[in-house]
Amino acid sequence: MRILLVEDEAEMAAALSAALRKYDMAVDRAASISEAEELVALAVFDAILLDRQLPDGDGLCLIPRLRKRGIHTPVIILTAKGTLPDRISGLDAGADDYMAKPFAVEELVARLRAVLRRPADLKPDMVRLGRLNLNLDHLDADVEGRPLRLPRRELLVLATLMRRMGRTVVRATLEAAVYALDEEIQSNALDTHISRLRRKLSEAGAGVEIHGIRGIGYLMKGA
Amino acid sequence: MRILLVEDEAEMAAALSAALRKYDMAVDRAASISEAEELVALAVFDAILLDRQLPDGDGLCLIPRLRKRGIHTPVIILTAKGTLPDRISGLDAGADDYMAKPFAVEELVARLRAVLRRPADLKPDMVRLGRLNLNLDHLDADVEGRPLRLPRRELLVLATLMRRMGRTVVRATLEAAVYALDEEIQSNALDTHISRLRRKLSEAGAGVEIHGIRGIGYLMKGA
DNA sequence: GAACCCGCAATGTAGCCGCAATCTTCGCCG
DNA sequence: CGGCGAAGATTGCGGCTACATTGCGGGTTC
Repeated sequence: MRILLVEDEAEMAAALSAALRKYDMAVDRAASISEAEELVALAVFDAILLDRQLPDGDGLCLIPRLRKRGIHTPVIILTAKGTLPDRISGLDAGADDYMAKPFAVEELVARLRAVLRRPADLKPDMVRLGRLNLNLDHLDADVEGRPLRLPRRELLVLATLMRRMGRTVVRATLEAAVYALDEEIQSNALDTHISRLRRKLSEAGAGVEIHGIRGIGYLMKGA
Repeated sequence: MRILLVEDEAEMAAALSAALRKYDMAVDRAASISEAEELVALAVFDAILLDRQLPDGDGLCLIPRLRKRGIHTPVIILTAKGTLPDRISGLDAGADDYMAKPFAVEELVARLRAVLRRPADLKPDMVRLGRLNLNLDHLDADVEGRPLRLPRRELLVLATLMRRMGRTVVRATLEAAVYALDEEIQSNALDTHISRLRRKLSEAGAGVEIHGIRGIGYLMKGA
């Protein structure tokens, strides 16, 4: 889950960033509207958290500009004002949800999940392939009921592959799922994760295969 | 168990808050209807205690407004008037229960539990793992009948782990289960609780294990 | 006032994970 | 069909970080 946090206050941004990372989200930060526009051009985000008070104007202005560029990433407004007219103007501008500061992070996470679930409301939290079960929400995996212990990054890679099982996942998508922009990756770290995943899945008798597709990415399917 | 108390009288609110906390409930307070609406937007509560006499109107007005927003949190009305027409109007408005002041806190707690049990009446109150029994309702534990005395926070951690036994519980979920909105945590307090829990469970011969899963959270299972 | 929670900090430790070196596989082109 | 280059697979190593544990002290409760 990759999140863009648009917030000018450094302290607030840092705290929120850290909290969201605990929920295994990759968070990138923009301190202004213009910076946000640049970042949106650089990467695909799953959701945008948008403060209204920004140095170069009301955060709401960002929304129509994104929509004009054909970017329909869901937006959740964050603001100190929680009055009713404020809420309405936010939602009118095209935001998907609204949160007044101060708020509980878990509530924000719940709304994020709700917003992300919206387009395909039917998608289940549990997915199964071969003898492998994975709970995308709580991030735990088991093989026929026997829990499978996996480190964090491998689990994130696995979840991304499972979400699109049977279809190829481009390499960049996998990297994006695991790493935020500011975390640099200058080696074959992803290949390493894939390799270790393959070994563990095989040892656990999961009955799944991860195929490498040269020059493109990976594909996961039952054995 | 997270409770929202809507009550404008400070003294009453403080007393009730303190009393409920003794029953291991995390209580947040709102002094008016509008404040309550904000708080409900901020966090997910398990139940709402609602006074009728509030500075910005009759507390009953809050209920339909919540329901319209798709929030079905159970509501218990608290009021000085206990006449029959009053009760009827309260329940008509969508409240789940009704208490006339003055009341015994024990009775309020009992009604809270009843209301909370309602939606999923089948879920078991007792869970067992290894030689450890835990009553999720009254939050007390025993090992083969011999009562196991545990401090409050450790019990909350234990209960959260037991609810999802055999599956991983993410760290942030545990923190949310133990701490209310206004309580902050800026150290490894959770780790401390886990550590002390492990020791006590082991000394009591509970026959259970709490596995730490690096970067994710914890998992509890039989030894 | 004694007991006990409970948050904090210091310390030790395990294991994740990034890196790089090496080996293998695949595609391309003559 | 054979060789070459590039991408991928695998594995050991080491730094770093999250977690485990424990003592201490302030605060609260009985």
